Amino acid sequence: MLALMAHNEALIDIGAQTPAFAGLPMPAQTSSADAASVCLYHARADLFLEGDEAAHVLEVVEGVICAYRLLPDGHRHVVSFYFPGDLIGYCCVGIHSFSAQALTPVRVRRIPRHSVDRMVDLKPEVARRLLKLAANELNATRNHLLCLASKSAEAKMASFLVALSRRNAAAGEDATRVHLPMTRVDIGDYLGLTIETVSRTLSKLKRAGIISLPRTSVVLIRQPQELTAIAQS
Amino acid sequence: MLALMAHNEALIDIGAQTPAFAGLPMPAQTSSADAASVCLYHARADLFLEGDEAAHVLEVVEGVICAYRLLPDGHRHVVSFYFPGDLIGYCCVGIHSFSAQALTPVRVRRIPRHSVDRMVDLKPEVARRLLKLAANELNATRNHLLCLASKSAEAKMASFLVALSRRNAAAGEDATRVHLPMTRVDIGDYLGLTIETVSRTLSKLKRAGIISLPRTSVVLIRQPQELTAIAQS
DNA sequence: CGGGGGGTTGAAAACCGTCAACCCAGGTGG
DNA sequence: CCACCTGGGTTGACGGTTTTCAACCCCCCG
Repeated sequence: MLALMAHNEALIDIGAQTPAFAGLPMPAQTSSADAASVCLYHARADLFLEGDEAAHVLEVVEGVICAYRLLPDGHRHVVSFYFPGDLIGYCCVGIHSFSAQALTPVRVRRIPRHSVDRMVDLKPEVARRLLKLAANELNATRNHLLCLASKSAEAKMASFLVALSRRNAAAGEDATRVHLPMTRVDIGDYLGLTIETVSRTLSKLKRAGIISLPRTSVVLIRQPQELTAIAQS
Repeated sequence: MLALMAHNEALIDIGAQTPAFAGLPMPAQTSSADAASVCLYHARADLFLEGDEAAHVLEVVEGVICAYRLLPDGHRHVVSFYFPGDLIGYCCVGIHSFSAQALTPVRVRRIPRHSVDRMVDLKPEVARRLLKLAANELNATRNHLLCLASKSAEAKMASFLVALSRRNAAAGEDATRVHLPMTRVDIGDYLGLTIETVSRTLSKLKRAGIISLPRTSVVLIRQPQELTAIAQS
């Protein structure tokens, strides 16, 4: 997912991160506190809540995670979805700025924050890589913003499906078969729409022959070009 | 603008950055290419365009800057406004991901990017500070996103005014008197509204006695508590 | 068999965008 | 000095899109 690609398209990026620590030397693990441990969570379990101390950076090994915030008026906003290979919480100041919930059974690697901090101190290349990751996430968030700011419900939904499709392609999977591990509520809270509008829009795309819905959690993209055209407002 | 403050309020942050390099040792300036120079721009001048090589990091010394992106369909989206003390372009990969335009006469300090990179390599504390800045900007962007995702036009407008008011307060200025250096178009493109809606919403707040508009570019906040209440949707 | 969560569909209303007219201030030129 | 022009801003009427409220479906599970 090159910067050039995302550049003038105004499309969402989902799970566009490059592996963060792959190929980088880990610090000598002298104390047991430095060891990264793998944890399991079942579907709908909370990994952490907004306001919790961010003592660990999480790397998604398997499953899908939903990051969200609750607003004072009771509304919920989904910040992003994290897929295998994505890094969570590496750029935050002390405490988590959102809650995280497993959408499927999930395995995550928990890397102690102080261990990351030490790597930043010792290895400038780690610092640069994290800065680049932050820049990428900032860009992805801006694209998301852009998408919500001035697109119709249909364009938002199409953007979302295209983003998932591209993530599939980048992961070497089938780009035409998109799995939706999240509910309509999650999608709505991510796109700033109600569940009714999400449902209606999917039905509309289906009636138009652009997608088909063999199950509620599976989307088959029948006309990719049409879909990307709609996504661009 | 503490993280705790912005935490559960769902309000926009504008110009919330802490001074980036203040108090930090600059690298020995051996070559003239390392020297940071101060540049002047007149109102409505472009500082750089989306896609330009990001050879410099800019620090706003005086004036207000508008960062925006143009979409393929002709729409314009304002990413953010930068005020004195803010840093521009420190987290981007090679090229600028948005255009920047002066809204008022502007003075900026241009810091060569390689100079920043070198500081990152030499001083881990600079790296950490930049990471923290990136985290702050990411947070601000997420708050902006949140604001656009699920708020009414009135709530968006109120949020915007509250953000500017708070920036004033943080800068030691009058929190009840907000100056709008940007046009209605700029505000609309920032909030995802049309100029008509921006204008109508301001008029509505004025009729309700919550603000007054001595000039088109000046807003007096008469009922701050009402305004923040509206801002929270 | 009954219950419940998630999803779909319909009708009415609210909100915002579009189109259009108009106002106002500042700058220019006759 | 005034007339004109232009860019930015305001206001009104109308229409489209999305939300809201409601009923209903479907499938899984107890």
